[in-house]
Amino acid sequence: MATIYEVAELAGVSPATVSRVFNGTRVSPGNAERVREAAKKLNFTPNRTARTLRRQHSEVIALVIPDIENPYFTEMARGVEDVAQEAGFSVVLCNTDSQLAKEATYFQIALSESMAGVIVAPASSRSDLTDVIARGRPVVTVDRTTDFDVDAVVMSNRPAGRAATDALYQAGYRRIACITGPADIETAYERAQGWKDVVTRHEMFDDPEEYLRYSTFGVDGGVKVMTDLLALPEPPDALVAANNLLGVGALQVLTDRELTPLRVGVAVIGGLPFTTLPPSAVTVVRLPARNMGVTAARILIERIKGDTQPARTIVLRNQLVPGRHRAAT
Amino acid sequence: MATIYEVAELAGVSPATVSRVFNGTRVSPGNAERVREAAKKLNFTPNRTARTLRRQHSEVIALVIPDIENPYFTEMARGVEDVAQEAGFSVVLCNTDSQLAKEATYFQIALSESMAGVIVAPASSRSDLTDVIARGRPVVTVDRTTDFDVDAVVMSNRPAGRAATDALYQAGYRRIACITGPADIETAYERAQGWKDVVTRHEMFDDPEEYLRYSTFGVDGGVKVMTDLLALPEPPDALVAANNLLGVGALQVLTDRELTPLRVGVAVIGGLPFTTLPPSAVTVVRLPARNMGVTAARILIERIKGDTQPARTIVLRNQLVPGRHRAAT
DNA sequence: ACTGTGTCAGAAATCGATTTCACGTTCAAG
DNA sequence: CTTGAACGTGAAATCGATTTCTGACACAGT
Repeated sequence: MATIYEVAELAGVSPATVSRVFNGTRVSPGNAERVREAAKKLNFTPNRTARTLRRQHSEVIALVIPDIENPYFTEMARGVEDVAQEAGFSVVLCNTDSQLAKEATYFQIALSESMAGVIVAPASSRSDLTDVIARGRPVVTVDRTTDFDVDAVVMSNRPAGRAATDALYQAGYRRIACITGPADIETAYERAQGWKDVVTRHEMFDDPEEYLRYSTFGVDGGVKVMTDLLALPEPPDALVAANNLLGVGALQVLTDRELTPLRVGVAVIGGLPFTTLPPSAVTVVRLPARNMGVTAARILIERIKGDTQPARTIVLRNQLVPGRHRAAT
Repeated sequence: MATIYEVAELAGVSPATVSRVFNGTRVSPGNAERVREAAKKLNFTPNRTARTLRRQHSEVIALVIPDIENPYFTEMARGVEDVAQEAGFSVVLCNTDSQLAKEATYFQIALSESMAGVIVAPASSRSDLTDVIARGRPVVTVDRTTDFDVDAVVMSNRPAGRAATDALYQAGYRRIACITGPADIETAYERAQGWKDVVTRHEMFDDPEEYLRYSTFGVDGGVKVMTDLLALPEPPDALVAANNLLGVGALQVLTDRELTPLRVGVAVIGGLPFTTLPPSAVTVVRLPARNMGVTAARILIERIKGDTQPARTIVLRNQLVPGRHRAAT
């Protein structure tokens, strides 16, 4: 790849002028034209590494997520990407596997590569943004908040939990269980709280805790916990799954035992990815994942451009898509 | 972030020595110790941008894929990531949306960021690797081959098409249609050829072409084409879907009309992501996506380290998981 | 004691851009 | 005709590491 010096030589100007042509500063039309010609002839593209070193920040945004195989996060990634692309940034996807150590490593990489900013769905409430913030890099968290003073874009988790549970109650179910993720993950906890709000309001159980199960946010978790629930002396007649993968896992078990969608009502928070079920079979509280990415990216880019207003937390509205189930009673 | 100069100052040595400590060259134990101490005290991490500029290559691998929302590719990405991480590389995921222009842009970025190498699932047969190869960057293509002289890791596509079709034939189906992707995508074409091998061997149709449909490799495509097929005067009694998303789309239509899995047999090449169907409902030709990523990453890293043997194309074996369907006859 | 062989470490060049500074022109206002 | 503001340009410093070159020093062999 040609360097700025070779272009300068061919165009008969100084490297500084070449740089100015590519950065919008005023250059006489004649020179500008000659530089552009020379650049084209040499197939010149500015070396981003050198530019980054000098400028102290690149045109790359780090997007750090816990699980690249979860369609919820990839949908969000698409939102981030579209906005970033539009603004001239590229996006680097980093997968943490929900491990704090991996997450920390990616933060270090983002810093030492002088990336322009970071969007992160924190692996846990103990995620450490200290260094990134100290270095003055803009950060936006998505899906979950932290104790740090940064912008955040999150879902309305507790209302989502309530909406899902309410819908099942309206459909006539009276023993509604809940499967959620690890208790130290905000979304898991809040959605479960929403469920609890409704079941206690209706005094559904003597001991609600028995019908609330914490697990991992994965298909395996859904399978295991659904199996447990069905083994209870009084199994539930309906279920709220706190995320998409738990929903898939639970439905796999129910389908396997031919209990769904008729016998056991299911509501999923976040939608069923690539489902082949008819939309009427399951109640879905749709979470606007793409929009979350779009919003986060817009905020981040504003910050990169110098916006210094106080950090905000934006809560996105969810949307109820009720199934057409009806309890057997 | 502290620089190498500050560390040098604090440790009472030259920057060169600090660099040597972090790069394995021999340094007297005393100095090494003092440098390490100073580095820790200043919370020093080497600036990768500067290192990359000097070394002319970074420790980042670009992984360029057509669709980040397709679980087939994210599964592969996990394979790449695990191997890369192990070897000290980080992975940058780039989404091309199957657009040659976006793909070309990402190649340019990879070059101008001096990335160590590129793994790409080419957007089409017209993908242009010229620049990347000219710059001497190692490239491995996955899923699809190209006319360029680079390593490739692909699935056994035509055999997969045959296996899927054969399984349906064995189950008693006699009018087996095929939905595949765009004709200029190798995997789409080859899998369809596999289907054609079998249906012509059994002289299944007067005009096989009528039961072979090209579409996009997405859920939408599957829905549309399946609908068309069912509207034929003589609709098929079974279907081969050439990839996971087409399979999902087709099954959505079939489920909606209550035609599956009993009335119309379905075989999917690549597996149904997050399915809630019982495994017996559908025949699956499992493609080892993760293994493809692992293999590609291993080869790429060997190349980065200097391996210069002639380019190879590695074909991965697939695995048939037959459903327990049986034609009505 | 002298030479030769290593080992260790610092000075300085280097990677390829951006940006500051200073200088020369041009042109309009007074 | 002078003053000065605005503009265009090149030289050189800069970003933060790596690496080459060179010199200092120690030690072993003769």
